[in-house]
Amino acid sequence: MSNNEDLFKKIISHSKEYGFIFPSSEIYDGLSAVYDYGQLGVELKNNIKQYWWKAMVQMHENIVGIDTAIFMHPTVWKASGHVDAFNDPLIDNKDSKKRYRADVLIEDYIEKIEDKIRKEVEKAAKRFENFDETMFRQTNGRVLEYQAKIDEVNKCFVEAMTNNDLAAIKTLIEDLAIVCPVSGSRNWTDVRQFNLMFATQMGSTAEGADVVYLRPETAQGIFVNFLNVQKTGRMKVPFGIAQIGKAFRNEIVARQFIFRMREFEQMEMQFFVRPGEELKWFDYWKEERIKWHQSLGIDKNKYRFHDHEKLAHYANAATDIEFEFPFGFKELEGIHSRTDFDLNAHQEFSGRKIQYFDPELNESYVPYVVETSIGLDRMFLAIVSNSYREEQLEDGSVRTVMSIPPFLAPYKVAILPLVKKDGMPEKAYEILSELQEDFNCQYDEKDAVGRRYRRQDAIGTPFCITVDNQTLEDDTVTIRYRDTMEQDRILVKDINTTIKNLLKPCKKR
RNA sequence: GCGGAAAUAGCUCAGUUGGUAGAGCACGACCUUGCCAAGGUCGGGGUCGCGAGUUCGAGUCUCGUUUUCCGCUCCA
Repeated sequence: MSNNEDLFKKIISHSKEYGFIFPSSEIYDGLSAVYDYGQLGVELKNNIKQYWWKAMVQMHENIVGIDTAIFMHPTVWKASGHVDAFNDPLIDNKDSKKRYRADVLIEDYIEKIEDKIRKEVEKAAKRFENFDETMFRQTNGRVLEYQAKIDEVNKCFVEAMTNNDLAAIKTLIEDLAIVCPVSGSRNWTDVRQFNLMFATQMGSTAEGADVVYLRPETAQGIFVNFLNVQKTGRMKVPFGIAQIGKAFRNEIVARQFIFRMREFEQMEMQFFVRPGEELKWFDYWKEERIKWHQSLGIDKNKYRFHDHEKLAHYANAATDIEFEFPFGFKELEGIHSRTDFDLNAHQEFSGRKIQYFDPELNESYVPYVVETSIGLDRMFLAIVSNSYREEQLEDGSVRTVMSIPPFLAPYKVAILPLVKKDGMPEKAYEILSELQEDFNCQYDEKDAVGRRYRRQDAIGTPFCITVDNQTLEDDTVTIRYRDTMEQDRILVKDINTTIKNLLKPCKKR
């Protein structure tokens, strides 16, 4: 494990050293779990996006893409369930290290007192023949005492909850001497509000401002545009809508480099199908997505499916594609059969009919949805951590190389004059300006050529073109391959097609 | 959030019982060499994560804090 820890640290440090990833606002000590993509990182990231988009949108005539806003109407998040599910005040017991919903602790406490009242009532009912419960509740001293306590607690509780006064909730828990059911101790942390969603205000004046959220997932932008796209694009079920975009989650613990960030990017596709056919399509997309991953040429054993046994309330089938990161197998992509939950919810909350008229069945229905959702940053980390290698060479030296799949590499080719004289730089520049049309290129004439090769290895450039004396005589260059370090001599006029052929991804089928 | 570890130049690190910051690599210029990284000369770059405290004096000791990694916790 410490080996992997070591590897992970090296990857993080390599990412920074060569300009893939920087901590955000680093000169101000950084911002927790927020990162910037550097000059190489942005190239790799863009290439991943492009490769995904091509596979999902361009290669499927029944899938189209959109790009929706990060801000959405607040009701969207009520409909989706995000507002309710992530607004709880939480408290930890320091001894048992268990976390509880603070409001539930108090409700449980009230419940206990109510139990006591019930018991009193039961006892009394047995004792008296003509028992009048209402009368009893109003006159029995002990019951009145309990009821007063409940009323008092309730008053404080409701007031604290309405004012969102977390300190008051904590005080209440302390005053009531509520203990942790596990440890039995009263050693509590402060009450904290864990809301998954970042909230901000829209509108420039404080009074007139409305709370809006930064979207915690991109999927809702697709759902609310279902009719727009379906009608204007004349889409017929089954069809899909794809989107790449930022999402924001106020994670309690955000860690492991770019694996879990507070601001992250998703690549999602929602596939709308006939009710009853969703599980067939779920299997289809499971298959299709794993093929996409395997087309990157990464070791198959680094991937596995993890089927969900406990399903979210909206899903009737769900699986994760997990990848073996240096810190173990972790979720990389989710494939979920979301049923008609989302479209139904939006239909209900918006009061608009969100249905599809199926001409073949001659009926209207709310389509079912199969979702594929992959974390772009996680995909980036998967590729980087899988590519990073320290090779022991025959001469005993160590070579650091990033074996990024060539078609995703930030730079495709480096043009290197063997020496900085005899017209070689000029010839190299000539070739560079030719290749720049088609590929992201680097030019380097500093230091010994061997060292320049190694520099390109370290940033994952798959090909180096070297201009030497022979080039000036017969218009040939050497092409050097990153992964094997071997070289071929090819004609200058063939460079372009040679590289293009070498940049094709592994065949999907 | 709790516990552990760490933070000195872009990177990897050294820095003695407290005495005003160093190396290698990287970077820039020039010279030299020329097909798998470490030739020469010169040069730029650090308020030692930040803030207090102790001290005549703090990179070094104490406390706090921030960030990162690990374990737990959490995780639609």
